[in-house]
Amino acid sequence: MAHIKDVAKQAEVSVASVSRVLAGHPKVSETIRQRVLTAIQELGYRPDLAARRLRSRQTNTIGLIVSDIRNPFFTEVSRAVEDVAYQHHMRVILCNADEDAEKEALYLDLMRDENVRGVILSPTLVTLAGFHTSDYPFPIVLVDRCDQNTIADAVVLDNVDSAYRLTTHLIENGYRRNVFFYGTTSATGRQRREGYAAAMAAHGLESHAEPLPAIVERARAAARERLRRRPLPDALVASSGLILLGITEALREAQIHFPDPVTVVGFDDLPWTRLVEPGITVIAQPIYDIGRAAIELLLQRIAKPEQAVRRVVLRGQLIERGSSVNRNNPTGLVTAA
Amino acid sequence: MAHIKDVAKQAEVSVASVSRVLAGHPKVSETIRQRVLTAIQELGYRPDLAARRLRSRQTNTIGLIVSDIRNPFFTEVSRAVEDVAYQHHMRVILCNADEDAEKEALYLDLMRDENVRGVILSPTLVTLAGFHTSDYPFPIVLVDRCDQNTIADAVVLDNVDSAYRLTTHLIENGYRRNVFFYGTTSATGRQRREGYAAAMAAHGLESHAEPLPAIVERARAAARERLRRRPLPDALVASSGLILLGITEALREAQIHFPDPVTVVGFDDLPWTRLVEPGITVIAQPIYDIGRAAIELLLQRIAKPEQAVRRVVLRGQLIERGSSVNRNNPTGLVTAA
DNA sequence: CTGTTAGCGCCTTCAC
DNA sequence: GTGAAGGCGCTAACAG
Repeated sequence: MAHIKDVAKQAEVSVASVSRVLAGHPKVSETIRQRVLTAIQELGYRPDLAARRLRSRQTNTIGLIVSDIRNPFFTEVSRAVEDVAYQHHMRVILCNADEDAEKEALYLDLMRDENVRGVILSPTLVTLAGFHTSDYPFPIVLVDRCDQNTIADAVVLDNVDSAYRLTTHLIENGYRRNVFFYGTTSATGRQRREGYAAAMAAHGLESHAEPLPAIVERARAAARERLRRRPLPDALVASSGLILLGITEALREAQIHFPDPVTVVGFDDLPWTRLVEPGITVIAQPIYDIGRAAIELLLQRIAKPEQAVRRVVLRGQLIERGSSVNRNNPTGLVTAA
Repeated sequence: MAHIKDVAKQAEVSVASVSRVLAGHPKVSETIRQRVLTAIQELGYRPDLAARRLRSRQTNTIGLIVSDIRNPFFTEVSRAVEDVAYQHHMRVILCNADEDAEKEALYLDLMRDENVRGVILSPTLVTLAGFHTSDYPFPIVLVDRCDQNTIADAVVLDNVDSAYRLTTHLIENGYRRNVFFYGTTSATGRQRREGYAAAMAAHGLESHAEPLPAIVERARAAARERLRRRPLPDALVASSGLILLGITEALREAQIHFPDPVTVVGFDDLPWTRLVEPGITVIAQPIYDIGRAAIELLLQRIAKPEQAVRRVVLRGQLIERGSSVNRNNPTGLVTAA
């Protein structure tokens, strides 16, 4: 392995000149430039990142802390973050915190040890409470989860409004007894519940919101339980893709072929939601864009640490499928997506 | 930020002693040990990883290069790899190579620059051809994809056998005109095609294997095209979860409610395969175990560079669902999973 | 514009 | 058992 000294010797220049060429420094003569470049070629020299990082006190690394990469939402976010990061010659360290505030803190510490340039974080409610950017030696961008009071760069969906639109759509199509299943660990679940409750109230209907740990098994169990009770609801509403999956599994178990007597709608336009007959009505999130916006925001923040705090809100899109077919007019066809 | 010097001063010992305590060196007196530990506490000292890496010429980082993290198979592999890696205080750098051999080479170079301890790689056929571990300055474990001739640590499914069992199951249940859709970029697709072809031949049936780029859109298009031609096949067989999704979408488009007149089976027990009525028969891969085996193999190799090359082969499990119901005996019920 | 030099923070001989 | 000192490979002053 060749070192910078070897290159300097080979090119018959000083190590400083080599370093300057490497850094793309403007004030180097074309002669030296070429000599150095040739020497680098000949020796197959590659700078030692460890040395560079030690000396410059900077890494080209950012951290991404999500609850679970297996959640399709975060999978897609991660892909977007990595795409943009690598384009900017940044590495990404990915961490799964499992909705556990302690693990989040642990990984945040790890990020500090790694001396990352910044972090993208999808925090639990616990971490979000009393969250202050200034507690960390690096900038943080929140993704997917952020409440009104938190002062931090963030990229989120218009959760309240999307849930309001989804619920209103249900009600207008004749589904009135709607139960909302949402995750307790995130601000997102709460906000969506709020939108749901507002829509129900606006139509003089009573809210039934069931909080649960946002994993498939618990959602399935909760839905199963609810389906045993009478009277049956008209619709089950899921605040996330994972919960939607659990509910749909419970319906299948119970041999209920939605939309009758009970239907299901929810968040996240996952591939299978259009496959399950007659298709599930969902709020589609622009997930890749959410991830991209987050990493771009972080890169901007790194470049300009003093710029004003920004919150990017992206709009969810209602995609109507068979699961919310008009009950008042059963023959009214809905465009299948 | 406190440095090792500060700790030494505070504890009134030399930096060497601090370093020894940090390294858990056995020959340090309990007195000094305690003094150092206290000082570390008081100062909130954390060792500088960049300096440590420069000095020791070692990182605690491994690379994971897959085609696309959004492929649920690799999502799960990644989760397993990260879980085990973090337990061993290793970081993971994740790269998406998009089935592109050039990107694979690029990322492999990047891994070299990062001076990783090892790499887990899911190579394209191009990279696999002429692949030699000795070309890289770090150990590599192949995951999911490896051919018979390649001499390298690897963790794979029993692809040929699994495909053979899946196809035989189809045939025995009365599906004879079976078309196999498989990805062209990986060794895995080929091996599964082989198993399929062997099973067809064993029953005196003609093979129809359609190679395609292993992405949903292309699989959907290929299936759509095949469904336009006559005579219709009895079954479409997918060599991967992504292809299975594409085929299922095409069937839905064509308003074909499998298993009649055309059915679908394939690889990967994704959550939705049991949701789509009447359930899709699949080969379930123990994906998490595959990922775990890969990282464990890599860690062993790092610990013992000279140990014999290992290939771990995991068995796929046939899960019978409605999509392969017995045609000869239509009332014969299949256990729904 | 170019070269010399002093560290970045840590680990690890080497003496004692 | 402990301390002093050199150097990992590189960058950034500072001179020239």
